[in-house]
Amino acid sequence: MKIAEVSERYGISPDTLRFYERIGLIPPVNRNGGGIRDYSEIDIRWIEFIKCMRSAGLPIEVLIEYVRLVQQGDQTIEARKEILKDQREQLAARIMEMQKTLNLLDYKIKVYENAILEKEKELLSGEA
Amino acid sequence: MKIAEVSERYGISPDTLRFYERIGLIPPVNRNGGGIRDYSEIDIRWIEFIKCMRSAGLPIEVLIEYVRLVQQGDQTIEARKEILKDQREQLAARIMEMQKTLNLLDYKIKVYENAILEKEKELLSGEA
DNA sequence: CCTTGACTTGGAGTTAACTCTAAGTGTTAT
DNA sequence: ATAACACTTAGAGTTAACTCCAAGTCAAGG
Repeated sequence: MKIAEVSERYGISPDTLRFYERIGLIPPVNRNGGGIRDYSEIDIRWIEFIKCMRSAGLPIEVLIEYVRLVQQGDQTIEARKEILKDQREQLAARIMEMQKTLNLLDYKIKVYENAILEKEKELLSGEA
Repeated sequence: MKIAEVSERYGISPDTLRFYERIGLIPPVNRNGGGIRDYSEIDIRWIEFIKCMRSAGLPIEVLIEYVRLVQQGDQTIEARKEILKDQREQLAARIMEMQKTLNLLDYKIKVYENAILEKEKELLSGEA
């Protein structure tokens, strides 16, 4: 699969895909004769994984380290697990933060809705 | 309350507090004789609100607009409510994204734990 | 053969949100 | 009263994560 198709399918610009590869956020992609990237199934799965992790805000630095470890083979399994566990905890904390903010937003929206209703009532009684 | 105390209490650097005020993310803070900021109860509540919103990733631009509207008084209530509703929806979507990533992380961690157990079993049978 | 258009690289530019610096003023403790 | 320190401003610098650009290669259609 060529870069344009991958870009289209996952909503990641070709520039960003090349950037990800350049910095080691995804492993090197094979090229055809003319040096043009030909993404394999495995490459695609890497992109899906990275897209998911990035969408949740995991830092690129950490993911680069993870990818590096995967490429080193089985003796890095323990280290990889630790990275994921660490990131999992941080992510869970962020989600809780955001849930708190969501609740506050919901509360404030309700307050505004009541305020608007009040104003409409006043308007009506003023008209009477 | 002086800037150092506010900074300490909310874990926001004095630089950032001044920056927030400069760009209109919090309303102007009163000064004492020598031009030094003296944060009121209301200022403090703004800071708590902004801290909460920022911790969930709401963009500064949007919050500046919200603060601007609040300062214009009651005729902006409808517009303010719309901003909050809009941000609420975006936040809910981000939380769902992140929850999906959290699930994937949990799954992957479990896979790693099994892989490690397998390796230990092999080691044991190799020793026997 | 020549143009069009997708691709390549290395490197510069952009954006959001701080974070720091310089130069100066005001306050406080000895 | 003078040294040390907190504060002021305007503006420059930093960081993460892209995003764009220039210059060049290559395959395919007219």
